Amino acid sequence: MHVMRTPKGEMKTSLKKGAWSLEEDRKLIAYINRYGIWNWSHMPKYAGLLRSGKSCRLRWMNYLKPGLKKGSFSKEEEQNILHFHSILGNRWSAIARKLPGRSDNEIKNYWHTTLKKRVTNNPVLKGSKQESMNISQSIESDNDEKLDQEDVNHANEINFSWTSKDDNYTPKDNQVEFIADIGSPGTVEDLQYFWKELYPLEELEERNIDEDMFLDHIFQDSYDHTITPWSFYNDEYDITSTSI
DNA sequence: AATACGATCAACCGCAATGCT
DNA sequence: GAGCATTGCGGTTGATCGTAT
Repeated sequence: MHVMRTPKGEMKTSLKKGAWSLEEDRKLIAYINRYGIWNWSHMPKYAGLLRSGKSCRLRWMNYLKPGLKKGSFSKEEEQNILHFHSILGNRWSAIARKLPGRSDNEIKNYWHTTLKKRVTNNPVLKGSKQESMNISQSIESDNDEKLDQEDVNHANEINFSWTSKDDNYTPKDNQVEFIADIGSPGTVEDLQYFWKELYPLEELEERNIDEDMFLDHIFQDSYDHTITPWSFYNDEYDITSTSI
């Protein structure tokens, strides 16, 4: 479990690490769907996740974000990665911006597992890479400016382009629709509604109480501002006591 | 059938950049 | 400008799975 004792015997939560469960994905998607991305560091507790903001961000960016492609890279994508890598080097995020629907992590993995060997074993590709590296310096600053603008466009796209009908959307259990980036933690009333919608009372009662989130409630007093579905049903949560 | 090995990929970690007070 | 919080990035790790022995 993610409950520990300090040397003084006080109860303390530790953040969860490792693979994300379907339940956690569902919470993250539902929360961002409703409130948008307003602050990665603070958002996990409002979303009922025992994760670091970093972990949430990574999960969202690399796996849950609307519009992400999954599955094998096409020939064209491969060519693009090789091409842009020859110009940009290991600047994975910059390369990712050139390949819509692919995350930097995915491209980086694909490079290390597949493409790197191909380039190393192919003198022609190797040579063209060297040549490209030489000219890359001169165009780099220009590229950066363009990429910055693309960042803005990309962000705008994400917020408004996706619906649950997207073929590439992976998690099957999340029948939520991405509306827009609202960008706020929500009011107490909002959050109460959010939780009650996400976990209808009947469903909540049927659930196994052992689940991480719900167990936390047992130690509620030991935690600082831990939020659970229960706290909303019992009107325990006071948002004014939490600093953002 | 058991296990050793390599490939894959999700996730972590540390650090740098940026923003805010 | 200092100090702190937050975000973003790239290198790396480790769990898992398929294949070979």
